[in-house]
Amino acid sequence: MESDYCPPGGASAAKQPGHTHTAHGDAQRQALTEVAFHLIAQGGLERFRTREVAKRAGVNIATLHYYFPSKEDLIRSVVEYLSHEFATRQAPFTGAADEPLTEVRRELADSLFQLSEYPESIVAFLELFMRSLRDPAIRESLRGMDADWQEHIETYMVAGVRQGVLRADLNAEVAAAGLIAFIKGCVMQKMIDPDGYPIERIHVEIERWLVGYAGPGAR
Amino acid sequence: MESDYCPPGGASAAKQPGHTHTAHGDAQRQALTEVAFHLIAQGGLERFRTREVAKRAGVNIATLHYYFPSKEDLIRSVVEYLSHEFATRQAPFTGAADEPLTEVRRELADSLFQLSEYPESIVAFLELFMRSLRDPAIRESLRGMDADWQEHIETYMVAGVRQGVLRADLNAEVAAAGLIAFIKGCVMQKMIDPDGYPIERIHVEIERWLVGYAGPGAR
Amino acid sequence: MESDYCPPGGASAAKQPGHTHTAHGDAQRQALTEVAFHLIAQGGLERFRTREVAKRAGVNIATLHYYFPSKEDLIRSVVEYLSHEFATRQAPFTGAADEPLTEVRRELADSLFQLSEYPESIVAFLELFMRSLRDPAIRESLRGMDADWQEHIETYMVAGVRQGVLRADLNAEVAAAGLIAFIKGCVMQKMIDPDGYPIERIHVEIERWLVGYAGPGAR
Amino acid sequence: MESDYCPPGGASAAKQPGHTHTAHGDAQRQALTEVAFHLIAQGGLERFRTREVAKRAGVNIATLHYYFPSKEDLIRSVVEYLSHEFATRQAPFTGAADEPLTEVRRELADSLFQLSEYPESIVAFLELFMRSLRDPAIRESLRGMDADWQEHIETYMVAGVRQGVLRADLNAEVAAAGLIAFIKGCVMQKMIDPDGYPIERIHVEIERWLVGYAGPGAR
DNA sequence: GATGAATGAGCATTCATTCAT
DNA sequence: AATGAATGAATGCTCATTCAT
Repeated sequence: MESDYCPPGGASAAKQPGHTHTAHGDAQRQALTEVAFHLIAQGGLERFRTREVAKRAGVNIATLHYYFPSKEDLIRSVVEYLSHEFATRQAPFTGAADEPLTEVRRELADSLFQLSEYPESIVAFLELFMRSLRDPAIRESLRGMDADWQEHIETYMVAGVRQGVLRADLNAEVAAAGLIAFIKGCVMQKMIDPDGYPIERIHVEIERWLVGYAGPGAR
Repeated sequence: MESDYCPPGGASAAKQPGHTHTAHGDAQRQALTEVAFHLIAQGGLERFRTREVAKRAGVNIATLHYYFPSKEDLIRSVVEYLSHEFATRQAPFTGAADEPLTEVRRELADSLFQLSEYPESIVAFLELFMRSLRDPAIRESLRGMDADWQEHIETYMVAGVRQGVLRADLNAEVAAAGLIAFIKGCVMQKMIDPDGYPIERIHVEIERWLVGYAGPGAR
Repeated sequence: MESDYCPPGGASAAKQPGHTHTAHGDAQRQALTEVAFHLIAQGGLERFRTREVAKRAGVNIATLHYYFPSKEDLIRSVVEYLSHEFATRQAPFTGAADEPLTEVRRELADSLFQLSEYPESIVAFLELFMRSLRDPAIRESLRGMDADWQEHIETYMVAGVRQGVLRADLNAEVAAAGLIAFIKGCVMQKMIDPDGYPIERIHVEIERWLVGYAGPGAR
Repeated sequence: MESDYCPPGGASAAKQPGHTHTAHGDAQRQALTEVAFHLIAQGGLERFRTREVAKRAGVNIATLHYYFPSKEDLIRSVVEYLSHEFATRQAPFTGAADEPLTEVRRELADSLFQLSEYPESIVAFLELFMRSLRDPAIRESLRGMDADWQEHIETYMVAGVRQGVLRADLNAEVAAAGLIAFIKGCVMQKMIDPDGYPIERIHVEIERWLVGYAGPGAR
């Protein structure tokens, strides 16, 4: 069910200095992180309790604190986990690969995919976003996630403009930043109003924005 | 400094049945609500404490509970307060009233105005948005706020299309929903990255989307 | 059984700013302080637990923290309490009032009296003495207690020298400081070895020191 | 820096039955004991943590418990260590060896020496003294230390009386017990008030007490 | 000998809420 | 209308100790 992501020995910030890490230890950390992720998604950071994490992971509260000395450390681990999940997960490809606008459509489809298949990740992300407003460390992590996303979008936008698929005067940086904002905004609106929000029709509008559209009969 | 908004005697959900409402009581409720609003904006719902509200309002904690029997009641009152603030507040008008696109530009300018002048309202709104994911009552309130906003946008979009200022094939409902999402997304991105996020350039893109734009040389 | 000491309304450091003090509140504070005093004397600061204080005082742990926001506050209150006890308590007078050396003898008798009748006060004092080595606030309180004691001794030493009861060349300040050290040292030695330590015979030596003594047959 | 004291294989209470003692094991025990000593002196028994001892000694907490099965065992080892330190350490001799009163003066000078050069030993001793009030095993150790000290003093006091250097009617046992109390009391007073306490002038008084002194013009 | 992992019991402190006055 | 007092139920975190490897 859960991701089999296990941070490599040397890079994870979750590692405690002085600890020699064993496979078992990494597995425990991972299990605790995933339980924490679910609890944050379900009840928000407001109701997030280390005791509940320990309980659901089947370990003593002291064991949790053995791996994550403080609640903050555990939350940071969830940020890392989420960051990896978002970077890794991708909607199964459905469109034609050579079709113009493929990448943009994949992007939009991906947001719908995440929303329907991994709503917990979205909610947890938003919880951490709120916390990032007061916690510089988390803010940096989230900015890093956005920067990666932005870069990825820019790359295919530049290509799209060059191929004539996207509007010729499109500035890749601005457009990518706008697309991210648009997607995030849509996702949020869909969350409070899952039934009424016309997200697919808005996605069509996003394409029009990027392709350039002068209305029916134009040109 | 604070809004002089005072909910009318018969409509406020903060009112407790059986209480005889006096001017003094309403003032107390209002003062407590405003203090609560600031505390939610500053520390988030996670660190929001009724004792701190009472302390800053200069009343006993028991007095707070006299007016707001539970913490939830107080939070609901903040939702109402915010709802009124957003409905009332408007950026001072700077553009020409008869200029095409005036309304859309006012909308975008207004989001920047709120962001710079009333960041607390934005943060508090986002806090309550997160809570709305788990609290149906708050969800309804926020949906109501969005519905009002949506309706307002739709109105001037219909007019804009009729006047030929906006793209002829624009569906007002979808475009309004998209505009709200776009604005909310931009505001959030600006919040985590106040220095780097090119919000003004993105606003230009929003106009292009709504007006219809085929790139330089088109038409 | 317990002292009926109740700190006057305006002077006690145990008072919390913002609290209007009632007779009931003062009584609670006093009761908690006395329970704390006994527990410190019995188990030392090392085993001193606020929960145990609350339990023995018959109140909820939260009630204890209502009166003493932190453990430190409670300990400080015990310091004050002890300070008052030592200043107030006095051995019942047994010697002749007009006899020379009366005051010194009363002093020594008093130390024996405290040791036998109020051993808890002595132990608690020593516990706080140890803490004073790391806590400047407590250090100041204990210094104040010593200063009062020193002043009291100096007064009657000056008189004793003037009356020819004490050695003519006795410096009251130095002698008083020495007497305090001597008494404290004796008390401590008596505590670890209650049966073997010849405290009364040593008290005789203290008198000889202060009176001046050249050995049998001298002068 | 540290003492090279290493308790002989058969006598140490720190030794656990069933352990084969090796040079390495003794070194480990010694290192842990010294770290423990410093920590007790610095933070008191109240803040004394076995984990901190292990950490500073560079070993795992389980390793510490291999050598000292319980915290009490480690503390007892510190008592032994201190006992050895006090018995061994001596102020460098400065006075004339044949001068009368040499020994008493050496005693007093030694207390000042320990106070200025080894304040940690004094503080740790006092911490253990407090514990001895509740721990019979430690009480016995400390009594043993006092008994050795007492015996040493008695020896030279008897000689001093015989030589006419000390007061003829001085009872060596009582005087030695008094001297120890006086020295301990002075040291404690000097500790809470290092600047103000006139310890050297009091030492002069101690000599007068022991020598016998009827004031200027006497004899 | 040594250590990573694990834990039971506890600890000071917090917090929304209640109630007599 | 207002408040001082009180509390049950946590809450994050600690610590000496144990044990399999």
